[in-house]
Amino acid sequence: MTEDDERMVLLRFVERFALVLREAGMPPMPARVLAFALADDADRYTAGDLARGLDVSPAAISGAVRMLVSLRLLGREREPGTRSDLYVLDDRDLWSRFMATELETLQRFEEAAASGVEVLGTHRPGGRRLAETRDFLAFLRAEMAAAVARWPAERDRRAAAREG
Amino acid sequence: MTEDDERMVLLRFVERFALVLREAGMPPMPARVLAFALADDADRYTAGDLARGLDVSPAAISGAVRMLVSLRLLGREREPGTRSDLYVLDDRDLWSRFMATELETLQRFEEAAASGVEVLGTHRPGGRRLAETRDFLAFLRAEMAAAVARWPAERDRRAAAREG
DNA sequence: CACATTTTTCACGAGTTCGTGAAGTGTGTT
DNA sequence: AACACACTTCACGAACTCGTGAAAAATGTG
Repeated sequence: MTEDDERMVLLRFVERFALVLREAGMPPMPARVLAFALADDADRYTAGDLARGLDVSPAAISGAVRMLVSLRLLGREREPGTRSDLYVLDDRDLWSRFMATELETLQRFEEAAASGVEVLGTHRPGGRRLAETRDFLAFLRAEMAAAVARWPAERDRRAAAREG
Repeated sequence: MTEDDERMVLLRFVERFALVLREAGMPPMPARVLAFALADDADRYTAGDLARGLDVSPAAISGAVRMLVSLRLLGREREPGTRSDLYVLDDRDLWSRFMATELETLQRFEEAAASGVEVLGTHRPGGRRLAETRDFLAFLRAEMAAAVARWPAERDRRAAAREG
């Protein structure tokens, strides 16, 4: 397989994975950058690396990395004596952090339901439905947070099992 | 509080809740319809009820309920001898069903990661990252499915605790 | 069968989002 | 100081989404 073929395979995967991220609410370019940083072999990229790797304009990268850094999905570093930031995908707890933002969404749901219960009261069917919604969301959020917290240990346990 | 004030309170809540649904990826009108059906006191609505209740055109309702029915968040019923479908929010397991669609999204993530592992192989850093992504997603999906399945019993347990 | 009522389909206009190219900014090099 | 390089900001055009009004379809009623 030639160099170009491999690149094509990678970029096809990037688009496929980015599509799922987009369906989950992430804008296209941040989704591509994240997928690329995840699947390509380097562990540090300059903005230029990303632009060339994805074959898009540097301007598009600029906005995308800003969002990803603000979501803590990418880290920004600077090697002394160089003039470019380096973007690092800290893969160790990447998905735990990704889920942290999902959990915030869930919390906003919960708060919205709770505020509805307040203004509508629980003595009416609508209010009662909202109260149950709120309770379910609170339950689910606690369960998900617990599961996410459990993962690192679970992963290590599995790795150990494979070794032994 | 007058009739109109109450309506205003309801509609304000609908917009607030719908906003969170939209941020989670649902289009505006389905989000509004779902929020309205949840918070208003009726448990069955014709398309016309929804249009008047939300003060939007019937055309907008048409598309919205089709999506909600296809997501199984609304049921469609027909009273014999009437000429309108009735839309029913089956509140008993509404959020479990909602989460079922979220779990499908998670599964698509997982499949995308798995396909990446296949084409890139695990002998390279990118492929290894994808493999771990896939494992995490599989773990999380299993945990979430278990939590959702646990909820009905948990809810009943809580209700019983409040009684006794 | 003509009619009334309700819902659906369709085309449009308003508004938004996206990525680009071009210009601007900042920083280190000569 | 002038320059080279890398990134960021900005304005634009293309594409898409949303909800409406009007017309059409479906479905009972007189």
